[in-house]
Amino acid sequence: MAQKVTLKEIAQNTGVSLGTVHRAIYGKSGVREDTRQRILDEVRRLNYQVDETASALKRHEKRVAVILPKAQNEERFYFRGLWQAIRQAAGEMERYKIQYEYIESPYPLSEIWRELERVYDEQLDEIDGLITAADGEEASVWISRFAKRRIPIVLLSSHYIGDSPMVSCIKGDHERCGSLAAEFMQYGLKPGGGKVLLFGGDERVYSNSVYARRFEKEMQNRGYDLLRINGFGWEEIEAPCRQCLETEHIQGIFVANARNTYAVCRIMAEMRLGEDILVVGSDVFEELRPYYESGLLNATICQYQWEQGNRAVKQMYEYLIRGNILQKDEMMPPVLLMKNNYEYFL
Amino acid sequence: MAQKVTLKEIAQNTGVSLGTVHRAIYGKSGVREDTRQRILDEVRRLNYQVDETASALKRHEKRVAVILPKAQNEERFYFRGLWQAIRQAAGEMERYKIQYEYIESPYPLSEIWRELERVYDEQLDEIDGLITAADGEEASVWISRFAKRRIPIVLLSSHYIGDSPMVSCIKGDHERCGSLAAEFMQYGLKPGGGKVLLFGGDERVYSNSVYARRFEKEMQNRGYDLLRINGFGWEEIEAPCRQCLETEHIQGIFVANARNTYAVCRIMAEMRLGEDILVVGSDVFEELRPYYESGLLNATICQYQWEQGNRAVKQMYEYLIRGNILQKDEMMPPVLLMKNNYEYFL
DNA sequence: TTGAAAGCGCTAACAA
DNA sequence: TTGTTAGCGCTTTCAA
Repeated sequence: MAQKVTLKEIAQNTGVSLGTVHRAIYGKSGVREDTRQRILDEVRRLNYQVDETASALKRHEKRVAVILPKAQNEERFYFRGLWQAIRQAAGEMERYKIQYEYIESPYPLSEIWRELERVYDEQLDEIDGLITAADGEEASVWISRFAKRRIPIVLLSSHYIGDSPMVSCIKGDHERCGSLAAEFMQYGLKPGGGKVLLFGGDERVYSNSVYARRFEKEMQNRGYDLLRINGFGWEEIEAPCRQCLETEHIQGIFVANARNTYAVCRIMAEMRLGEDILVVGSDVFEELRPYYESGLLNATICQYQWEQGNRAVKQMYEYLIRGNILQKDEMMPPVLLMKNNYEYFL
Repeated sequence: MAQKVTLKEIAQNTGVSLGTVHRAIYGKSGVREDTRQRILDEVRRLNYQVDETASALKRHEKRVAVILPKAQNEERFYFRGLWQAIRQAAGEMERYKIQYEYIESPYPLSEIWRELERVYDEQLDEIDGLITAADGEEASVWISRFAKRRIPIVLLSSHYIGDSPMVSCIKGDHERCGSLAAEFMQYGLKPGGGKVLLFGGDERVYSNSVYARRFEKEMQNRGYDLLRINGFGWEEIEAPCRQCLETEHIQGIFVANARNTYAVCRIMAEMRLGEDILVVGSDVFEELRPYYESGLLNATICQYQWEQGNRAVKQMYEYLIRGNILQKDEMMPPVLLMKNNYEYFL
């Protein structure tokens, strides 16, 4: 293997000191433009790569804040997985002198901007990066505020209104998720064999609305008779769900988010239904286990949160340490889980 | 955050030098037993963790050989993905002074032991670790030989006959894969609506036989009428496949390996079949794209090779650098891909 | 069996 | 604007 190129070598070849090479590479001030060019040319010529282990050894620590809703109440299904994934991935970053601070906010996703506001006011100069989620205008405003202060931000499954090079977004492919659900359901349904019930979730939640709309469209194209119940969480959907199941002839159910999936499963279990209704939900979490096992729940569509956490942490690393610009809109692969493989994804 | 515990601190607390602490921690010779104990006690008391970045800086390079069949001919479908995954994951390891050497063998998997033999004879003392695949007795013998020489080995989707603490195996969960295929197919089939055709692959290939057998059993339990064609690759299955499709009433097809999946798709396309036959294959690769797109191929079961490569490289790192014993038999999650998400896994 | 010392390649502080 | 220097925490070698 070719001998490794070091800073020292670049310095010798260009006739300057280590310090100057370092400043040139990292775009720091205090290097004359022509010197910088000469150095960067040599860097390219020899294909010099910073040795990250050596670099980590001496540099100052960077701090990244993770702000997400605490996994509690009905938000626990979705955010528990995300928190786990991020904690796991971020643990590996300590060795590169990146410290993660986990802020489990008491606010739900729709009000997470309050937590952003607090952190902005109280700890802005303690952080070098931010990983969070947002849905809606208020959150977007705060995100942009951080971005203006040159804090790099990685957003998870968010709908960010704005366009800053400091903001990157890792999102589920909601369109594909909706199509995938429809693609799967067609195998288990008979055209004309009963109606299909769609739980669309909260219309104001961007991911929900895109996801549900896409499913709806695909099913209509295939000629199915659709019924739709909106609402977000047990309280809102229990009554209409029961009523619908009692009065209508339903052959299939699709649920577009985690909390409703759990709610619908519970309701159906109480009503002793499920035998001959095809049920497809969203996400995967411990509480769904009994419904998978009993066969009540046939499949769920997931966004692979594990990988989401990984990628967020990786992106942050790339920016903070290697100075790589954040990528826009990375899409996560949608996955369909059934009884025989859901356990692997818990 | 708590201040980091360093070697120096341990050395001071125990009244020995840095070198002695180092020797004690890594179990090297040249430390009296009671000194070692005193040091290790202190290490545990302070929960000292080696700083991997500092450690990588000075130590000698380790070399790992990857021996797998070259992605060519009919083996290209399966091994292309594996090679990519490993190369990608291994690339990250350079920073820890682990050099990977890629040996793309001209031998097929069934004869890969010849390549193992060659490396054993020619480069045994140049390597500190081995990542490879094996199926059958001869390969197992060579693996054991490496293991006896204290070379750590990570096996991919292999069937290793033997039991050495130096050997670890990352495998697909063939049983689950078979069940998953059956679980999915039941949605698209009608009991009594025609026979189900199973391409079992090569009975002598362990993964094939387990996978196919499990599928067979599950389908029989569900009361389907099964037909089975064995054979491995285009040459062996073309004739029986054509004949069967011409003479039998087939409502579903399941193919238990990558190369046969491609072959069956080609045959069906040539025969202009596929509209009303449910086809489930195995693995995912570029060549399947047209069949997914046209709808001929309904789904494939995959073992997530990307993650396999990652884990193999990670295990090797853990052993070589941190001295962690290799884990036995790590299982990969089986995934079912359809038209709407296969592209993410290419 | 143990200690001492020389760096690995880089960053950050300070001096010029 | 540039050079010099002192380490970061560890591994390795050599000397005792």
